Order: sequence, then structure tokens, then C-alpha cells
Amino acid sequence: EKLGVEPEEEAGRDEEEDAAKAMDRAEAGEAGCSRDAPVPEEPGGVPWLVPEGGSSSRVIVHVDLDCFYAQVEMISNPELKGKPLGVQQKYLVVTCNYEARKLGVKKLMTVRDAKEKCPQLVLVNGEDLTRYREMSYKVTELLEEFSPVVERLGFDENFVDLTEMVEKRRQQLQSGELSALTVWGHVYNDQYVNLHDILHVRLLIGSQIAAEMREAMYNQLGLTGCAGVASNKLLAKLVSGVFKPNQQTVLLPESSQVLIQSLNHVKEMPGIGYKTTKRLEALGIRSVHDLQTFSSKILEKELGISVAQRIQKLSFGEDNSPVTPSGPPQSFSEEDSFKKCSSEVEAKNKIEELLASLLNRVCQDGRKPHTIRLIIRRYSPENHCSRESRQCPIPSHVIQKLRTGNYDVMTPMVDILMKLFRNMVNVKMPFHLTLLSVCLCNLKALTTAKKGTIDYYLTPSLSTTSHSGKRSFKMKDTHVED
DNA sequence: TGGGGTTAT
DNA sequence: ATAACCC
Repeated sequence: EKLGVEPEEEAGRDEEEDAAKAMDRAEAGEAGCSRDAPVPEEPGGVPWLVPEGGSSSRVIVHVDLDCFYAQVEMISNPELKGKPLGVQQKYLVVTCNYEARKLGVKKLMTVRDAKEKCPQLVLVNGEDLTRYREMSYKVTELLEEFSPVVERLGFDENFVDLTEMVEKRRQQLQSGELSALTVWGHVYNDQYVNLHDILHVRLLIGSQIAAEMREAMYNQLGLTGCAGVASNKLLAKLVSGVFKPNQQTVLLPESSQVLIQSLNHVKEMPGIGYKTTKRLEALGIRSVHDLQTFSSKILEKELGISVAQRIQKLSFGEDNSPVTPSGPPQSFSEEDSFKKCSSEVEAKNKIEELLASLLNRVCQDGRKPHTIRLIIRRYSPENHCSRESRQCPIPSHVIQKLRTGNYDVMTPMVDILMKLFRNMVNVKMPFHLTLLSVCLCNLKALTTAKKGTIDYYLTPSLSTTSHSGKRSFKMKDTHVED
């Protein structure tokens, strides 16, 4: 109210028809009056009522590291700095630094094409993701210090919901400080900033926090990256890529239509992938505008109501999906691709390698996997993407061995994996595989369950195995095929 | 095309 | 168990 912002200056604001849902998430810990405040009828609400009305407008930052693997490699070996550098997996250059990009190297180029374009290109092997993964989690943890709600996307992107942090800072602004508020980094579309508009003020504070985050990433981890600040994840992600390397951009609500219309094709919209793009093209939908104006009814019949409604909202820049804290990983997997694997022995050797690495990782994590999965890809000239998998519970006596640090946990697990393998592959017939992957998932914290407590009986590894040894053997034999 | 990840059905 | 999505 201090700012005397007029209700009518909300032209072009898109946000959150879903005020009720947003309230449900924002409600915890808010002032007691928040639920009783009059709910604004219009989407987004009256600007000066928004904070008390339960945060229907959010401030989200998307943080995107510059050519992440290449940066990690240059930190590992500073002699690589200043040289065109590519990170290689098999015969692909999966990413490269900006020196290499200037010389024409692109992401996911084959090594042959890249070397042809750029003979001086230095290549390092990046098939072992360990150091990338470790640095990736350091970044997420650093961001979590700003605000605990951090969602990872791959190894090099994070979303942070800054709504609460921004509101705290805004309320602490002294009267003179508001007029001195400035944007950090770029304003998308060079839009005019109105300090009388509370949404502008909040996004500017978001840009300030984004700058602090990037500064901390550089000072503490030596990493550079981009950031985008906007009112939802979709827009934050789109705007973070506008100025590219090591810069940041804030999107003010009035320019969101310009941003999404700047996309040349629906396939550039995050959330619309390969398959959906193909189906949309079959309907004659190519541009964002095509999708905006296409019949909702027909779209729902073609794609299903869920996908249809979600992507059509995306086409208007609307995205009410929350920033979901990622927390520790849900699964650990290791894979290896190759030209050909056609014997069981060969497969077993590869599987043993994959499993050995996984056990190291899972051991460091501390939690215990309760499910194991084997994934294969069969050779086929066309249908390349398709994978098959088999999974089964990990017998509890094996989980126990993980817990006690018993040395031979490999043998029983390899036995299980080979049973899964033979369940998928008829080893009496010729076969040709091009990928093997092992995944440990269904991770559970080791509860300090004591005998006689509820936890004890609800912990499968304790309540099924320790009472009868025979039963645990039976579990192994029958459940492995699952 | 690599070596990972997630959620929905 | 698969299929879609993300990097």
C-alpha cells in the first residue's frame, strides 16, 4: 500500500489463474490473516493485495551453467583454458567451450565433423560423469543456501523459487532505497522498469539475488553461468538463454508474449519434446501462435486432455508447475554403449563393471537401494531409441550386506542381473546389443528401527528376513524373476 | 548420437 | 515396464 500502485496497470500480465493452488503451497507459515484476505477475482489479483492474498505471483530464477562439462575440465586442468576444448563421449563431442564454438564446433557434433571444422580442437574424454556429478551437486547445495527450494534439471540447470526471499527483502526496504533499486543484468525486450509496479520491484529484487548467486558460484566454485528471472519456470528458463554466456536477464510480465513469440517453432518450447512435436506437425501446428489458436477440443482428442491442456497453456507462457525440491537422487545408474555385444560372457563383464561403480556411489550416499534394474538396447537399423528393462527387488540379505559393508555383495547382485539378462535375452539365439545399463533405485534411508517399534515391522528388510532365514532364501528365488 | 536423470501411465 | 520429457 505504501507504494500506491494503481490496480489498472496490470496490462499484459499473464499469471496464475490457479491462485487457489498457489495459496495452498504458500500458506504454510504465512500470517494468520492470509486465508481470510479477500481473494482477488482477476488472475494475478490486485497488485498491492498479492502478498497478503497468498503469493499468486512468484519470482523464479533459472540458473544455467555455461558449457558445464568443459568448465569442469578446465578447472581440473587449467592448461586447457584459452584453447578450443571439446568433451568427448564415444564418437560425439557432447559439449565444448566458447573458444571451440567460435571455430564452428557445435554440441553433439561427431568427432570427425568437429575435427574437420576445427583441427586444433583439444578433446578430453567425458564418459565418466563422476566429477561433473560432484560439481553439479555442489552448485545445487550452494543455491540451496539462498533458498531451500531448488529443483535440478540435468546436471547443469537449477530452478529456485525466490518468492519468499524476495518478499522479505522488499519489506525490509527503507523508503529511500526503493527509488534507488536497480536491475542486475539485462531487462528482456529493454522494457521500461516501473518502480511503482510491485511486480517489477519483486522481479528486480529477484535479479539482485540472481546476481548474488552467480557471484557465489564463481567465487566459491569457479563456475560461470546464466540466470533468468521471471514469474514461472517456463519463462525463467526461456529468458535465461537470451544473453549467453555468463549473463543474466529478467523478464517483466508485459514482455512475456514477446518472449514466447520469439520462438521459431513449438519444438523449442520446454515440455514439448520429439514425439509431441511430430504429432503437432501432423495437425499443422508449427508456431507458438498456431498452438495458441488451435481448437482445444481437437487438441485434447488428439493428445489426451492432460498433455493438450498443459502444452496449450505453455504456448501462452503459463506454467503453474511448482519448483519441486529435488533433494537427493531417486536413482543411481551407469550405462555403457558400444558397437556390439553378442555373448553372455561379454555382457557379464560389462555388467560387473557398471555394478562396481554403482556400488561405490551408493555406498557413499548412505541410503540403500531396494530395487535393481537392467536395461538393454538391441541393435536395429531404424528404431534406435527403444530400450527394454527388467527389474526386481534386491533380496533383503543383500541389502544387509550393503549396510554392514560386507565385501561380497558383487556376486549375488551379478547373479540377479544375469537372471534379469536371460529373462530379456534368449542367450541360445544370436543377439546383438548396443547398450547395457544398471540402475539402483527405490532408495530408502536406513531407519534406526528398533525391535518392537512400528518402524521395525514396517521395514521390509527387518521384518521379513530376520525372523526366518528360510523365507529370505525363498524370497530371492521367487522374486528375482518378478 | 551419450550418459545420465525425472514423472506419468 | 514402458513412454514421454529434460539436460
